[in-house]
Amino acid sequence: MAQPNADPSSIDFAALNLLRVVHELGSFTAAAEKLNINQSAVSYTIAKLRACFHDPLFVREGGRQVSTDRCEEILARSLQMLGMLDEMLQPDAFDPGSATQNVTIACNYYERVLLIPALVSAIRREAPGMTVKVINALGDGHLRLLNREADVLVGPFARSESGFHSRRLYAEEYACLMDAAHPLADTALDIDSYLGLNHVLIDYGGGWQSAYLRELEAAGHRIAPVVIAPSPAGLATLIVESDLVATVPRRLGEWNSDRLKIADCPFPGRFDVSLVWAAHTNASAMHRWLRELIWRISRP
Amino acid sequence: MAQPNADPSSIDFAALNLLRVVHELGSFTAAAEKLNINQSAVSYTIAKLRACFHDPLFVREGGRQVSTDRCEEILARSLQMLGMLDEMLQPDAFDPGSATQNVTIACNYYERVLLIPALVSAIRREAPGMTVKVINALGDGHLRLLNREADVLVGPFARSESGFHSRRLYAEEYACLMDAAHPLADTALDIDSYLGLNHVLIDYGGGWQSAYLRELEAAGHRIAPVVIAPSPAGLATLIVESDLVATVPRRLGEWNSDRLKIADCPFPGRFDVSLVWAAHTNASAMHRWLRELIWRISRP
DNA sequence: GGTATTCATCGAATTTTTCGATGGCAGGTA
DNA sequence: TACCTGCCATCGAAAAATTCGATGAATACC
Repeated sequence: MAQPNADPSSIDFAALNLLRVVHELGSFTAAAEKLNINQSAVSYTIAKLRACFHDPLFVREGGRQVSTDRCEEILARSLQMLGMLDEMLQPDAFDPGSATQNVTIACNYYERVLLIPALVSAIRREAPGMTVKVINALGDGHLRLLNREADVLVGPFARSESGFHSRRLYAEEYACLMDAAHPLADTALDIDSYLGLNHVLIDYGGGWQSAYLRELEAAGHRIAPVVIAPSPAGLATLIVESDLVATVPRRLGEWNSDRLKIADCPFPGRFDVSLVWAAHTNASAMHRWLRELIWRISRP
Repeated sequence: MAQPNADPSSIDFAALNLLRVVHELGSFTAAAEKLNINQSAVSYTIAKLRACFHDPLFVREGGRQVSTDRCEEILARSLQMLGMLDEMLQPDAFDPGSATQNVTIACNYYERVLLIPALVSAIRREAPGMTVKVINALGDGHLRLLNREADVLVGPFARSESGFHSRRLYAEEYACLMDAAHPLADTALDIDSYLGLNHVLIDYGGGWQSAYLRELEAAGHRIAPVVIAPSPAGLATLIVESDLVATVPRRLGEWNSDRLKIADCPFPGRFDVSLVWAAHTNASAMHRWLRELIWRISRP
């Protein structure tokens, strides 16, 4: 049977609770019954605590086990600790209605225009106390996640490394945006006529290359842009009443389509828009809620 | 090998410390080395914590184990708890110089006169911040100890019931106190001359009977007191220049012996003056100090 | 004085934890 | 690409800790 382990770090919460019950009942036997264990198990654990704290903790005085002063001190802290354990065990609850946290979303122009407005509105409706921050994902959105600068990343980012999870929101492709009066506005664009257009090229910089360009270059072609812009902002104004053509994600084109026309692109550069998050936020209730919300608002 | 125990109360402080070390080092293997245990033991304990908290706690992100938000919360409380454990383990230290506690001593007239002055002076010298309270022990000093009304009991109380400890301070006996001019002041008192004296009887009440009286009555005698007093206070004034004789503990007589004479009593009713304390104070540093102090000042 | 409780202790049984070895996975390197 | 290498999960066996039921000693209660 051997002596109980006198190493204090081997004390567990069951032992602290046992101390509490023995103190409450003033009896080892009664405590054993209450805890549904054998009386000798109570003796064993008390012996262990006695060895750890170098104090008898309980002494018999007229039929009752009475606690020493030291025991009272230890018990006071034990009660605190048992309370803290209960708090720790509390499942990670998240109540949108009362939450006041901040969420940070990393994304780029496309998502800011097409997803963020609906997302912000949904967050404000479901969680009025929360604040939203949007930061540029650029090409290194994954780093933002790792550095905890962002809670989620939305965009055309395939899940690559480990340490991340992702969920595909929807498929997207590139299409050609041009003035409704453009000569080729109502024809089907073949490769040659496409390549010969007066292109507006969106170059986000930072080494990012749009999928349709990769597809086009992989097929051995090249386009000579007439205008290069750093983002699609103001693109509609640029194209309207001109002979310029921009190749942009289809939904972005549709968003601009008041006086413009959208045509299929021979190099559609299909890609997935995904929601990406760091593994360390995977189990968090708030993050699960946020991801579900993003999924919902991204449904067509 | 079986699954780890998912009962939260089986979590011990070693597990919380392991959590701390893993968090600090970002690696199970490194934590195992630091803690001088096998890596699989670390995995085992982390698996247990994961099961208890229903959270992965650590996820691999780019070669490093990164903590989840939940893990951070749990860790924060764990650190607090580890701190509290350290406090609890602190041996029950007592520093007289800085102590500000109160000590309560239960005793009766005899000890208040013969021991308390020296004790109070010793306490004031060694522990200037402490306060002393003296309460009457009467006949039920043991109850005062059990009720925590007194820290120690000093007096002619044999250790009787369990739940108490005691230490014999010294032996005492009764002697006869009379005026130095009393006719029998210089003769040896035999039983008959003793019984025929004009006795002053101290009757403390409460059923307490002095040892010499028990001895005398056990021998089939009886005395007819001339004066009955409830305590020896003022006894000297009463006896001086009178033919009265009081039978009192010898040291009490000596304390009064300015103009009085002490004679051996044929019924010395020897008894021990003891220090008695409740078992629940046995291990307390303050109480040990107090008891040692009382022992010292009671040396002749 | 006898009887019933209560806690400590014993040996055996059980459970938990640790160990050493192995396998899968991801990262870094040739 | 393909191979190492380091890291964690898992396995079976071994060790350690805990629990059990029984018994003994001390004490409270008749």
